[in-house]
Amino acid sequence: MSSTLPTGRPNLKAIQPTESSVRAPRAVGRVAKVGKDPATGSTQRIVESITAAIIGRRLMPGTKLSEQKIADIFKVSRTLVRQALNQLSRDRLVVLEPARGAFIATPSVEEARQIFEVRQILEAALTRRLCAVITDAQVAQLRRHLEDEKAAVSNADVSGRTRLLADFHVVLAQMLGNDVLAQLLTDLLTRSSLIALMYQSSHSAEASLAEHVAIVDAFERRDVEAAVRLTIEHLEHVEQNLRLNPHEADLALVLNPKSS
Amino acid sequence: MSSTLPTGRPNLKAIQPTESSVRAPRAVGRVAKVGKDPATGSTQRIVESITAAIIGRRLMPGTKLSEQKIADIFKVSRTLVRQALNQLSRDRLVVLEPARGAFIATPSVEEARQIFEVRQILEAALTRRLCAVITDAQVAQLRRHLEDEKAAVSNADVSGRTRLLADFHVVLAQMLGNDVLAQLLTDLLTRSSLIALMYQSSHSAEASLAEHVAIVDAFERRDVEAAVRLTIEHLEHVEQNLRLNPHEADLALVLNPKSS
DNA sequence: TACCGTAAAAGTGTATACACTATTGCAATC
DNA sequence: GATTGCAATAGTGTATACACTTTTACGGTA
Repeated sequence: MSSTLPTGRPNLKAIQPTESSVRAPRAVGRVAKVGKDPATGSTQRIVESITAAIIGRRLMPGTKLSEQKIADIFKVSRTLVRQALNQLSRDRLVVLEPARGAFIATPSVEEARQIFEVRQILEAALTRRLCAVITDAQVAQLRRHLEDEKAAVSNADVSGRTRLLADFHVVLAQMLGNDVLAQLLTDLLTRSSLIALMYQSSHSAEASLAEHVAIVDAFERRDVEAAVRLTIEHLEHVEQNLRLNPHEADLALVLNPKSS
Repeated sequence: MSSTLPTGRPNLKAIQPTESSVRAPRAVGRVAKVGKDPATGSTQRIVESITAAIIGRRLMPGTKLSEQKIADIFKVSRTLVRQALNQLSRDRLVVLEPARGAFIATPSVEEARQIFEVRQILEAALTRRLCAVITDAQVAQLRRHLEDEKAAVSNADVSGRTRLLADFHVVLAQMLGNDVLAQLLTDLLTRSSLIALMYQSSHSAEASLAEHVAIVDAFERRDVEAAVRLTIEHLEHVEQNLRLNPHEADLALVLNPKSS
């Protein structure tokens, strides 16, 4: 049953409220709560659940996100769902078609190319600058992060693996102390995850992890040129392993919604 | 009356609906229109008006944006205003304080530094890549853009001048054919405009124009190193002329809302 | 049977209603 | 006279109601 999803629309149950968030059923008699705790947090919770569902491969590109269905799942009104969808639209994870609804974005090959070009620009410069100022403690922190990645790669935890592999790049930005850059990279990495999902990346998690290790090694040696070169190559590998099968992925996605 | 607005708050009339947008009063008897023309365009119109008001220096940092007042001005419900404010919040032009309202952002010196660091990374790489592939036609297009800039600088048109000077950088990104990069730069430039406003940039429009001309000259000679160097220096000049008077600007802004 | 037009159903777009929070003004107290 | 507590007001947060558009389903016609 759940494996028969491929053709038709995957059911939206994939975005169940995040584990811990079901906490308070809270007799929704009429007007629920205006909790103080999650400051405007309901919307954020929805955004994060959907984002997690996308990078966790539980929601496929092209899937329609019906406002009422999502509202029912999260037990909120359409108002908050619309806020969440608008936010996701700004992040380019969903596209809003006027009077038709919201759909998980289906990034084009060209868009993928552009995103990786920008990532290469940003991350190469980031590596170059960070390598000049990185501390031993930060290198140790990176080592610890690599351990987490290794653990996640060992497990079959797709969602956590994807997140940790992406986080590696964000951590670098944070070490440089540039939050603007970190935020930009976070957005680009989320979009990259969607792209990897769409074009069925053949770049194994193991390979990414190994390349991350090599980059940290270069950081430890303070070998700027090597670090930059490895960073660029890493991104090129990821991108190349995407484009190896563009038609195949395209077909699957184009046929998906219409196959019934 | 309107001038007695207690503290120093500029009245919100500064964001009058954009000139042409008043077109259809359309008997707002009860339910207005669900126009097909401006696909979800009311929200966008509000966003653009407020953005224009900010970079046009008609709205100062720290100003409170009351939902109802804006709704009255644009003759729409708070629903659309909230959408617009959420969008502006994502662009970092306004900050939303829970249960308190929306305010024009007041970027910190540190945030300004980070933004210019990212701009330098992006624009240096952009210049380097574009210089390698730019066509004569594109150089001519840049020349034409410089003419527009010159015209705007001659006039005292603050809003148009700011926009055109910023557009120069976006045009470069578009010439590279990377929309993702262009969009990123657009956001950063809008934030830069707010920063320039806040820290009362002493960098004259004439100086920026002259530096733009020098950059285009380098493009025409296909002199990559000069183009990159001039781009970096241009950004450094803009940033340095911001920081020359941080205390002065700080004071004016801190005292402004509290001065009563 | 295939096609087109039309009517019902579903879903989005905007406005409004209501609950709750923060602020303001005033009065009572120290 | 300054300060604290409380009531009234203004304003935000969420839900709901309603208008309009798109889609779907059905029946008539060639």
